[in-house]
Amino acid sequence: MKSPGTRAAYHHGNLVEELIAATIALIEEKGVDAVSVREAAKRAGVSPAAPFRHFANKTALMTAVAEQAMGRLTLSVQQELEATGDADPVEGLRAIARGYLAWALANPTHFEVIASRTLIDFHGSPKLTGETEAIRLVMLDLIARGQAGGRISPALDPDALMLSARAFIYGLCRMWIDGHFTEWHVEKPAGQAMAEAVDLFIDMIGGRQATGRAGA
Amino acid sequence: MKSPGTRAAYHHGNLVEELIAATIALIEEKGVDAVSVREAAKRAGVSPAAPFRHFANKTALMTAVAEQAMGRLTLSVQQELEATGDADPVEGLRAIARGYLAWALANPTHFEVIASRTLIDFHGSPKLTGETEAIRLVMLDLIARGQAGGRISPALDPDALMLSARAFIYGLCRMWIDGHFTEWHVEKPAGQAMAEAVDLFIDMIGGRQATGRAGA
DNA sequence: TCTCCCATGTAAGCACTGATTACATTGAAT
DNA sequence: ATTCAATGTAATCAGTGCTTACATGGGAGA
Repeated sequence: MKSPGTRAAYHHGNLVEELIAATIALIEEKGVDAVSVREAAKRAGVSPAAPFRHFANKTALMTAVAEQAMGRLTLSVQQELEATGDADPVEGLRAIARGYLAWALANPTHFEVIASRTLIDFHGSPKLTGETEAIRLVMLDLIARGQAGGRISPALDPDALMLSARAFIYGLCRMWIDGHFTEWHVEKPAGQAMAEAVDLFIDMIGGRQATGRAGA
Repeated sequence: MKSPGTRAAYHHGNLVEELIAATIALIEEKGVDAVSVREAAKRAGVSPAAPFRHFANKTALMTAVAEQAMGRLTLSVQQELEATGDADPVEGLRAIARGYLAWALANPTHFEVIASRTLIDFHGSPKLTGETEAIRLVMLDLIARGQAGGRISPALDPDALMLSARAFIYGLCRMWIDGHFTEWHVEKPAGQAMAEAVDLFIDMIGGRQATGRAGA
């Protein structure tokens, strides 16, 4: 990257990526709200004003972080989706839900950044809107194939079903990052409870009323 | 309270309530993130340090706002619930979902405050945790009665069903306040789409696969 | 009625934030 | 070698949450 061992150059070289990395580290350590561009700049060994050469404002920096995180989220979903094959559309929906939930549970702070509409400029990022839309289209296709194959009742309106599924999984993830499970009073751990809820929801879509596959 | 008509006394009288009112007005005008205790103090005609005599910190002030809002939310839910009677437990669940959603749509910023876990100290407020738990118990009771009366399949695990319902409605509301409907590309308005999603979800719980009652 | 106390207000200021402006430094194209 | 645009710094601004020391005055006890 730059001459090693000697002093750092006046021009940093790849400040952009280093700032993103520093911000991510900052998020992991002290939480999303504790992020400041000054601190990120300090960690990158640069003046407080330097970041503003590369990011118009704090929101732009956080949006860059969100874009990187979104890449990993969609990857998680795709991997889960490919692992199940495309034999049964309902199982495809289940795979998406699981991949999405699993990533959110494993990366709560990053999910918080992606889901936020105050920290980032979601609609100003083609990557964020594009990948969100892509998942939406995959789900819509699965629903259509499920109804064509008799696996999902054709009486269910695809758009309403789509919205229900999105709201359900998004709500589950947000309940988690919003701390709705901190005093979880049920016996089983929150993660398992969520997994069971996902299976119940998918089973309801598939017409079944609770099969035995709720655990893992 | 104090001599009317003349100048305000050195001691304000009811600063607490006036600060809460000022904060609410501030939220309505400029949004949740634009709230500052200095501005609230200025609107109450008081020094920037005065609020800290009554609220330990900004979080405490916002929590007080949240408690007031929560009172109105539960009221909305209860009214919707009483309006339907308790003949059909599934319709009771539908009423709760509608009351909850309607209030959130009508008071997005207040809902944002309640749902937040960074602006307020949710778990430190008996009122907030208590009223949330109360709604949870009402729903649990409705589910139990629904299963006892054959209205809801007994094969569905009550806890998983409960969590699914909560996640679903919470997700719907959060999608709204998080701005996931700003570029709503479907023909029908977002409010109607959400109402239809609610009906679809409740109908799935009730065993039916989409009746004709989706429109209001 | 007088006194004193303490709840409630103010003034001043600390440490921090996001952001801007003017200036300094540099690597690369001409 | 010169020039110049990109990229860094220094200094500074207005605003934030919050704290400390001091001012005020309403109400209880004498």
